[in-house]
Amino acid sequence: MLRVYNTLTGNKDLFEPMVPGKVRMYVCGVTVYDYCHIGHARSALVFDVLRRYLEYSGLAVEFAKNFTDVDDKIIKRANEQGVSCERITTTYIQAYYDDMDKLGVRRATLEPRATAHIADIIALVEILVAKGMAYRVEGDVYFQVDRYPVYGRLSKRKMDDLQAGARVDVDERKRHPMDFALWKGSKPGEPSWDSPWGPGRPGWHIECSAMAMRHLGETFDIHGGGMDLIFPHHENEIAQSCGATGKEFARYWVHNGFVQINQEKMSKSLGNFFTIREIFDKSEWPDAVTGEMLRYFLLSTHYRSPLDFSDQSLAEAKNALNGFYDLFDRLKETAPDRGSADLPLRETMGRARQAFVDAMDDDLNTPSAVAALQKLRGDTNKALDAGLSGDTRRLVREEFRRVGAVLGLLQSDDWQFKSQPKRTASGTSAGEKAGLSDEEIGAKIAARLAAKQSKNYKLADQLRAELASQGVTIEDRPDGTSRWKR
RNA sequence: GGCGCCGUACCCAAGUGGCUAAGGGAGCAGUCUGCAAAACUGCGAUGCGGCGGUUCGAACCCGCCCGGCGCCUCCA
Repeated sequence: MLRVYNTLTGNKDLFEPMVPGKVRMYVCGVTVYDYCHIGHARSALVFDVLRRYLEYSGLAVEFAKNFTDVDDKIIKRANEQGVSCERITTTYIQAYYDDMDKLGVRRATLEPRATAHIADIIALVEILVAKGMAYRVEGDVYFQVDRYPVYGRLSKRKMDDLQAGARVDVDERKRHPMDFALWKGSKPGEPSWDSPWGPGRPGWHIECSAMAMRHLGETFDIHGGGMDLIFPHHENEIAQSCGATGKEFARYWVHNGFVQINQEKMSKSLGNFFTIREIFDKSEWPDAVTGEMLRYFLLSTHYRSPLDFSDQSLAEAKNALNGFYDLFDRLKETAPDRGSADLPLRETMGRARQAFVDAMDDDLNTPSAVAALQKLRGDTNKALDAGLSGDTRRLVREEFRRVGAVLGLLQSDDWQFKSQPKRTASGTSAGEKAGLSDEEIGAKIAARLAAKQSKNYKLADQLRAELASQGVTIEDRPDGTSRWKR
């Protein structure tokens, strides 16, 4: 049984969906005004894996992830570039999909956009106004936090503490410094919709409440996002949603930790961020390989811990993955009908799967889950040395594929070993590697084999060196033939 | 000022009261190999930031200290 850390309770709670067999989850997506960075990748990946694991556990998952497509930053960006807001949001939604596809992040089952839910938003604000929990100031509508007595229960903050930290430029028209905008009257030139309070646009927090309720119901199971959303975003969502319905909003609140650069938070304001596409562009490996490297890297730390990004950590992920794909190559070799390690390995597979499930059940402990796969890799290599039948080889490869699918790893049939490295802009090491075709490599290997058979090791080594200079590595089999990889 | 997090070997990273402190990467040595590569075997923290305390027993609980970080403002 899965236990997840619930920010609301501060505990690892046993996860039990409201409706047996069915999970409804909502994750705060991105504001589409710029390219996504690795932090967005981490968040998307964490919830992608949560979703995959819930499905693996036999649950049907209804997964909503929104696009915030009306917002101050979008308006600002549109004005800077002299284009419409639609132009900006369309561009970056597409960029988001491109990036997420490369990372292997599956699409959510629902991807609502704020601008498509204005009526829901207005209806929700009207309820809050009618209940006396919101008030109008000119064209704006504010949520009145002191009308929601348990405000602060998610972030464990007291109203008094919050006052002390309130910003200098508090809007004097607000009744309480922490009151927040539900509806903003729009200035000329800004996107606007008609409302009972005049032309305007939604505040940031209200859209998530309205869309989550529209698609998942007033109460649903899981609500997720980055740690930084706990306050004020999710706190405000709770206040306005629970305020409006009188019911609990989300039951489990799940938050992922940050990606850091040199122990520091990565963020736009600090300017120390890497975009996802920048990482792919810089990589010397094909996109599929780079994507898996990134996934492995991002999952090798527990989702709530800070994670330091560096070229070295990516390279380590690559090396770790090479080990799996080396094994898969070995498993593809022709094999006898029976092997002495067949039965023991099948038992080992069962234990490995249990270890994997136990790790994932413990608040999505992906590092421990990956360790279980690594353990199985070692055991399988040993079994291979001892003797493994073709059937068992296929079986264990399928096991890696099935369990790896939960993490979105180990699915490839031609790792970088057999695909052409792409040329980098600089045309250096990786560019040179791209030289030889499979046929040319095959010819050189055949020539080397002939040289070996005639004990002309000098020529054989020369041919191997030529291949090596093109980035091709040879592995000789016991029977004298060779396999190769780039 | 308020709330909270982190500090485990060269690097990454699990473990949070009780057998020999997972796993990976890198390194070194060995087996195999014509030599390599891959694989396998072995080595690698008497120790878990420091000092005290609780306990039969602590990396795990408590206190203090040192170091680093986050939120309180848009932010995954």
